[in-house]
Amino acid sequence: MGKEPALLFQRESRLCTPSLYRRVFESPSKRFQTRSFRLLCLENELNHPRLGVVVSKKSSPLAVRRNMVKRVVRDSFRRYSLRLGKIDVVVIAKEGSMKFSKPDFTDWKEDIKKQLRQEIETLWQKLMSS
RNA sequence: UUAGCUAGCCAGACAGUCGCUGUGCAACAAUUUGUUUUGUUGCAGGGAGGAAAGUCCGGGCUCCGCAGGGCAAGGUGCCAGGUAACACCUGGGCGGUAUGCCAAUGGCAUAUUGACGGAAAGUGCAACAGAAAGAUACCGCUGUUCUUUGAGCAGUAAGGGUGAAAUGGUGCGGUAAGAGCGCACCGCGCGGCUGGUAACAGACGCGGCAAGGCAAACCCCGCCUGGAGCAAGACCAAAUAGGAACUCAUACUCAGCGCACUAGGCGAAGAGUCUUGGCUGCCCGCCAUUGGAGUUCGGGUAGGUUGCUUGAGGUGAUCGGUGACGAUCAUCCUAGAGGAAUGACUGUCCACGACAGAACCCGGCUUAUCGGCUAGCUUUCUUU
Repeated sequence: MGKEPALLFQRESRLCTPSLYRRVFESPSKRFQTRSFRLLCLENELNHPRLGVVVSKKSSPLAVRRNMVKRVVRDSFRRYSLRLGKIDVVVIAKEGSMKFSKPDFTDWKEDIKKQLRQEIETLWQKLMSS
């Protein structure tokens, strides 16, 4: 199992400046969406993918929840980064992404995380198959 | 051992794998004349909170403004202390509430609570009820007039009734009936005295007592306050456009002049054209014009660096103080990101894990919060 190449997520794998985000927003080559996320992407001239995450205060007012969404997306991207190719990706959390009804059972937070992770993985699958 | 209150502490634990971000060390590579600097890899070690939150107060820090004073605006309001400062904290005073005790119309103790200056400067407000809410007679009581039941007039705030609130309270005297009308005690106001740093308290003397409440209604009085905030501010600075200085080169057309002459050559000056700028945005007109290339300089955008964590700092001891807190000594360094790190997965265990994520830094307040631990006090039951 431990023979995989290192799945890193360093500074060069992120969209760090507003201009890079604007580039993707203004002319995305592909769009996908699920219940909680919207995904825009555009080919870049590097030999690795780059990720940007947008989680607005509208999508969830608490900073803790926003951090949680970002971490899920980022970690999933890290696992898929070698398979994605030369592309800039922006993932936007939609407004209802955290509005799950609070269930009775105790580990409902874990459940939300699992659901978000499944959604983001289906997005990667769509992106690779297209 | 049961329940509660107050104060303080913790914020699932352990192991493994992968990942992110600072720090230290080492190696390698690039870079620099060089000290270095940058990158990669490895190892070690650090990496959210008690509220990080709300942004409600108070400061530090930064830039801008500022002779001094006043007005306005905002804040604040018993006294003293603590503090860098505060609306916070500590201690005290006074008032309210609750409980308990006692020698009981009261006093004392404990707990709790109060934006707690001014209502005889002015304005305003008070639903419903009630006669009347700021000036008043509904019932009643008393006197008197009229022809009697009754009505009018006058006096009266003791009684009834209404209300959150009705013009000091109780008793005795007094009176036509009443009323601080008079007296005693209590309350209130004034005066000096005593105690206290003061708020205030005490006893004494004087005054019959001023027409009630609300100032978190306006307001008056005292005191305080310059503005904006780390997206503050400082530094480096690509490309593009524009600015300034300097250097080199010196557009086109025209006719004439001088030199030279086989010449379409050379030189100086003039007129015009186009370019650019200014005169009002445009046109005309007028004025200026060296119009191409290069170098340097300054401002400055993207971007980068910094501010950025050693501080009114923590811990311990001793001393001072009723206490908040202070002084001295010793010791420790404990996140520093920035499209924003502190996470993911697996396993084991248990009480099955709440509220919630640093963003320049501190001191408070307020709000959210599953549980657990440790003291002190009160309390239930059991045992001796």
